[in-house]
Amino acid sequence: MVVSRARSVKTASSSKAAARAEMPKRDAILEAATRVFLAHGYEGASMDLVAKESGAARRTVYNQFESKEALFSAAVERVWRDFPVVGIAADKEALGDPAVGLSRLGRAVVEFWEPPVAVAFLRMVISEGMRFPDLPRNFFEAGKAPAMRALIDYLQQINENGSLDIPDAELAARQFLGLLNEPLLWLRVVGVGEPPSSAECQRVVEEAVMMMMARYGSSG
Amino acid sequence: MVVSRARSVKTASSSKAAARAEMPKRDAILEAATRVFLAHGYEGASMDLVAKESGAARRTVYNQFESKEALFSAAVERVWRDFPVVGIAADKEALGDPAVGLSRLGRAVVEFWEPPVAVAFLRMVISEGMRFPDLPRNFFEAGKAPAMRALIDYLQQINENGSLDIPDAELAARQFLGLLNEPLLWLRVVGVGEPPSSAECQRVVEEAVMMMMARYGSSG
DNA sequence: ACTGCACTGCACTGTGCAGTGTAATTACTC
DNA sequence: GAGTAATTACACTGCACAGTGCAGTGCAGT
Repeated sequence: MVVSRARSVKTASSSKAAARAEMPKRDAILEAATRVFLAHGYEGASMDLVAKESGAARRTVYNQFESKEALFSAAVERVWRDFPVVGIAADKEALGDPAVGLSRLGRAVVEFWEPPVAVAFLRMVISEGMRFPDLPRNFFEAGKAPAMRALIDYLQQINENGSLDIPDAELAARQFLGLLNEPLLWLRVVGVGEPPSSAECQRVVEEAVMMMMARYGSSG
Repeated sequence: MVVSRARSVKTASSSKAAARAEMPKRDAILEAATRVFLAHGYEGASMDLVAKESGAARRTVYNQFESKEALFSAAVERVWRDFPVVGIAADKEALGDPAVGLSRLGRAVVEFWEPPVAVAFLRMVISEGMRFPDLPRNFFEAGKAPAMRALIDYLQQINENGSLDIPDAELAARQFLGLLNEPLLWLRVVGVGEPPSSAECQRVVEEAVMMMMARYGSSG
């Protein structure tokens, strides 16, 4: 997992290089590698193709990254870094009306998975999970757990202020995610059906919220 | 997709061979191939390993299956053939009490995905979906669609006899599946967390049914 | 004994790919 | 313009693996 940063040695020691920590070749290689790995998987991707796609010589790829595995790790790390964080502040309005808060959280989750690159990345996490156990672990710790945490926290607050009656916030959170992900995410991951329209997304979120309200609403 | 069946020629023309359509080597190869492909994926699996695992000579593998791709197709076909079909007859009791019918359907779905080989197979459908578009298509047509159809049919019957008020049976079916699959299936597919206990499964099914009853129950 | 057939073991071809060594070329800095 | 470091093109090694050809073996049925 140690990544060689050939140029950083120079940029660190050079006088004016501090201003330009660009490393354009390195970035181009990483960008191309991300594309190629997401499209073909680890085995299916060849260093030759990465070089061609990045416009760099094959040797340069190896000068920047000591192995295919290191390149893969670096590319994955970059994707993680660029991933948005699902985090929603629960303001007064959201705490007052669970339907508002849940809609907001639901839309955030849906928007998180909306970009095709997110789905492709999840597919790669599943595909390469055996070869790189870090992938599922990081996916869980950096991707899933925070979103779950935010959702559970919100549901507990809602429960404590009496807006809803939620005995098991963790279960409720998973249920809510299930209502959203089954139609909007997993079908795309498996690769059947067309990507959902925004109207469809909205509908699914609304219906999921209605489901939560019906099940946990104390007004029933 | 044409599979060579070297021995079937003989068994068809031979006199007493009709009694023994065993083809033990072929079956052993298919069994081993299934195991190897599920464990390593298409690229990661080598014909050498399949031969070794099956106890057959490498040449025999090629005598039975004309290529790696043909072997893969045959192995996948065999898995499809052995898959149980999620189909539940809606009897009087189930039609009279939606909670009973939904519990039954839910348990059937959960049991369908319970065996690790089912999860491994779904993982392979996702992994190799690009290389073999038949996989997701067949998964959808032979695996998902029938289950959805059975669920939708049941929900429509329940709706028509007034037990529940379900305006959109397809949406409701996907919601129900989402409530079940998110905690019980997808976590295992991604490869995080331990397989759920049977108590957990039961709990998830019960809670999913409660959710459906709360949302679509006309008694509310 | 003879024949047909599946099976085996082995050597072999061809290919694609990871990774390396090197000399020439380019780009940047002073 | 000189010096330095990155970059490039190219040749090369080593390896794993798909697929083939072939000589030989064991085992029916005749």
